[in-house]
Amino acid sequence: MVEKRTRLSRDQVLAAGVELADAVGIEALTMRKLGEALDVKAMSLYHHVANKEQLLDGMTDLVFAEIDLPDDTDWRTSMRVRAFSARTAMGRHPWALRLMGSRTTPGEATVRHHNAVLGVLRRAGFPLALAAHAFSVLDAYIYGFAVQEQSLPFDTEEAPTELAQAILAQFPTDRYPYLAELTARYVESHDYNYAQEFTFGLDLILDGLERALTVGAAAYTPARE
Amino acid sequence: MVEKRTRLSRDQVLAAGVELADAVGIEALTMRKLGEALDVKAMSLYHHVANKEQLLDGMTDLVFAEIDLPDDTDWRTSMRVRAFSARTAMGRHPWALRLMGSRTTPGEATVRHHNAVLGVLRRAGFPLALAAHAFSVLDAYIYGFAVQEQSLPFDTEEAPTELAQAILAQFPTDRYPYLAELTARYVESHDYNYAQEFTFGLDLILDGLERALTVGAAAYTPARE
DNA sequence: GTTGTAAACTTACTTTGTAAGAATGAGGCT
DNA sequence: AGCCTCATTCTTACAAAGTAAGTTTACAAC
Repeated sequence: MVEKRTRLSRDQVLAAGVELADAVGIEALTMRKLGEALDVKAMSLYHHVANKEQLLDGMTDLVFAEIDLPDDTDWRTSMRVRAFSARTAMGRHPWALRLMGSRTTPGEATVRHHNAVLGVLRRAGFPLALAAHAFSVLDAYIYGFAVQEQSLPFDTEEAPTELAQAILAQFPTDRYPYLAELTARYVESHDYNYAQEFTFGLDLILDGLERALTVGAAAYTPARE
Repeated sequence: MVEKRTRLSRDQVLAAGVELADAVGIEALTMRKLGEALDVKAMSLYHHVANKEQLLDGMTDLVFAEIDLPDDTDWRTSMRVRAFSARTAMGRHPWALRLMGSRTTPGEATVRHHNAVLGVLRRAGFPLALAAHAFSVLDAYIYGFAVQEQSLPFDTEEAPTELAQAILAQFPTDRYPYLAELTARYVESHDYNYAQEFTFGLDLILDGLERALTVGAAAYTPARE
């Protein structure tokens, strides 16, 4: 009659954490609720994670693991693919974004990912300093864009730009003419979409990097390299 | 003998919140501690802010107010100045960064700032769509960079790169050769610094925007404009 | 069986946000 | 002056959450 109780593993706990956070949001993810989801009391979780912090670290790393590692087609498309992949993963797990901002100890997937990105760049001929720069711009942009995308009320299926207007309406609209213009036009012509916005910035950055690589490779290469 | 009790105002509460968060970190900012700092019981704060959420919203907006508004010198230096100013403000209030990621209702300073940025771009001749794109890339980059800068252990006065190595050392170093190379070289040549990293990406983006503005202005301008 | 040990449970404490209502006190009205 | 009013502050209290400490359970090797 009693169901066979399968023992929990750390991986199961982390996976359930991701699932629960996806479902109810990260702020509603409590140890007790996670326990319930796993059919276990809250305190049992502490045999698999040291504390909630570590649980969140692990969950963050799981999300990182979802991002495609760049392969060795040319560096440009490789970076492009991983950028889109990262954006998709963030879209799947909105909470992960905010966690990444607060977490300081990267997990294994995170490290692996960073290493792979650097590898692609280095093998494509980026001098070390330029590779570091490229990594920095790209990551900052991808991350920053994803955060914006989620903070802003655009692009949601429900109430696409109405919310934006509601927010703006709180303030004397005529004092912020440029913002008003922007939102007005977007209400009017609904062809604005975030995917294309993302692409613009990404390609702009990739263009810049390409130029830096071909034109200025010498400049970025220290004498000894 | 009894000191004259000056009445609290919402502004005082927000300002004290910022100060306290700067001092002890955002996670240690509790209503009770904030009350103490203002020589008042926790519940008294609720006459000036509806709840803690709103307090954090207000604090975030205060930080935004610290960022210089762009003026109408040429758009490029204008954007550059505000980018550095934003980075500085974030540096002063590290917690604000993470808050911005979670807060969805922008305050007045935030709206004013966004409007001013758009204004500079529009007056400099950016077609609306391009202005929107420019705004998006720049903000994503500035924000994303600031987050990275604070998550990563580089650039801190104490233990500049040692922490980075400690983290990396958790994993089999030879499995992540490119990361190892990066950190190793930075230990060796200590001339790496984040300010210059920030500048690289920023100028790269500004270059790209300039090109888009001059070369491709026609392309971004819809027929009716 | 006996026993050792990892996993799960029970209980309980602390910290935090905040609801509800009582006390206080400053400014205006008569 | 005396009183009213109402914003501000305080008191008390509760519920939710993280987690410490110690106990129980159950499987596995002898």
